[in-house]
Amino acid sequence: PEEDQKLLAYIEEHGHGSWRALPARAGLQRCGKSCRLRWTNYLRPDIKRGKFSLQEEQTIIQLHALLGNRWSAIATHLPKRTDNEIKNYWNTHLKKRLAKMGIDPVTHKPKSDTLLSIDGHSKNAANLSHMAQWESARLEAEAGLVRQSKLLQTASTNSSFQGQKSEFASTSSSLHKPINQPRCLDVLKAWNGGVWGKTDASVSAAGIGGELGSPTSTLSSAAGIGGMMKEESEEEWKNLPENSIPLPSEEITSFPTSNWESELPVGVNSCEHEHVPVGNFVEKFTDLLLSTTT
DNA sequence: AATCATATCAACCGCCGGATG
DNA sequence: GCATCCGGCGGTTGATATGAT
Repeated sequence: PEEDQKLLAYIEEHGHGSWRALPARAGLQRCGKSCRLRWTNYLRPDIKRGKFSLQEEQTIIQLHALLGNRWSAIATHLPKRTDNEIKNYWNTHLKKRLAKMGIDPVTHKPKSDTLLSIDGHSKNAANLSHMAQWESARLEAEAGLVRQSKLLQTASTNSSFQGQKSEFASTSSSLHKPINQPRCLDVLKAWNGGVWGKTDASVSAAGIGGELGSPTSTLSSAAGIGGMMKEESEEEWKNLPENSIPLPSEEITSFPTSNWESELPVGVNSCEHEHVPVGNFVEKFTDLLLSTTT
C-alpha cells in the first residue's frame, strides 16, 4: 500500500537501477530483493491480472511439456504474465487437471505409458523427449548467440549485422524487456545461425539435424500461440461439451516425426510465414487436456 | 454462526550463474 | 584462478479467501 506507492513512485521517476541500493533511496525498510519481487510480480504496469484464457492455458501446457518447470522461459511466451503467476497457476490448476486425467504432470505422459514404453510402443514419449532435447539445445544456442552478439557489438561496426544483433539480444529472457513481440525471428535465426551450422557431436547427440525435423517448427508453434493470442474471446474450457475429446491417445502416440520435417518452411525466416505444423503432437495433446473438464 | 477443509496467490528462501575486482 | 556482489530463478511457505459441514 504505502510501500507500493513509494516503490512505484521511485521506479517511475528513477528506474530501479541497483535493486540493492533502491530501498534506502526510496525510503523503504526492505531488502532490494523483496522490492524487485514486488515490482516484477505485482506493481509493474504491464501485468495482466485475472483469469487465464484458454489459449494461455494451452500455451502453458505445451511449453511445460517442452521446457519443464522453467517458468521464466515459459513466461516469455505469455505476454503480461509473470513467471510466478504461471507457476502458481500450474501448481494450483493445470497440474491437478493432468493428474486427474492420469497424466504425469512432470513427463506429460499418460501414466500407463511407462508400460507401453517397455515394448517400444511409446512414440509419444519419444517425441516429447526429442522436443525437450531440441528446446534445451535451442536455448543453449540462443544464449550462445546472445553472448556472441555482445562480443560483436563491441568489436564490430558493421551496420548490416546490427539489425540481427539487436534481435539476438532481445532473445534474452528478461521481464524488463518487451515480451509481446513475435518470437519466431530470433528463434529461427538462432537455429539457422547457431546450432544447425554446427557439426558438434554434442549437438547431434541431442538429436538435432538427425532423423527429426527442425526444432523451429516446435518453436514457431509456441511463438505463434503467444503472438496470436486472443485474450478475451476464447470459450472457457469448462464450457466445452463433455466427451468432446478430439483425439484418442492412440492418435497422439502415432504422430509421426516426419510431419514436422515436411512442414518445415525451408529458408523461411520471417514471422510472415509463421505457421503451426499440422498435426502437431503437443497441440493435440493439450487439446485433449483442455477439453476434459475436471 | 462456528469450525474445519481446501484453494489461491503473494512473498520468502536458498541456490545458481554472470559480472567485476 | 579466486572471492564477492548482484540479479534472477524455482521451490516452498504462510496468510487470506472461499466453500463445506
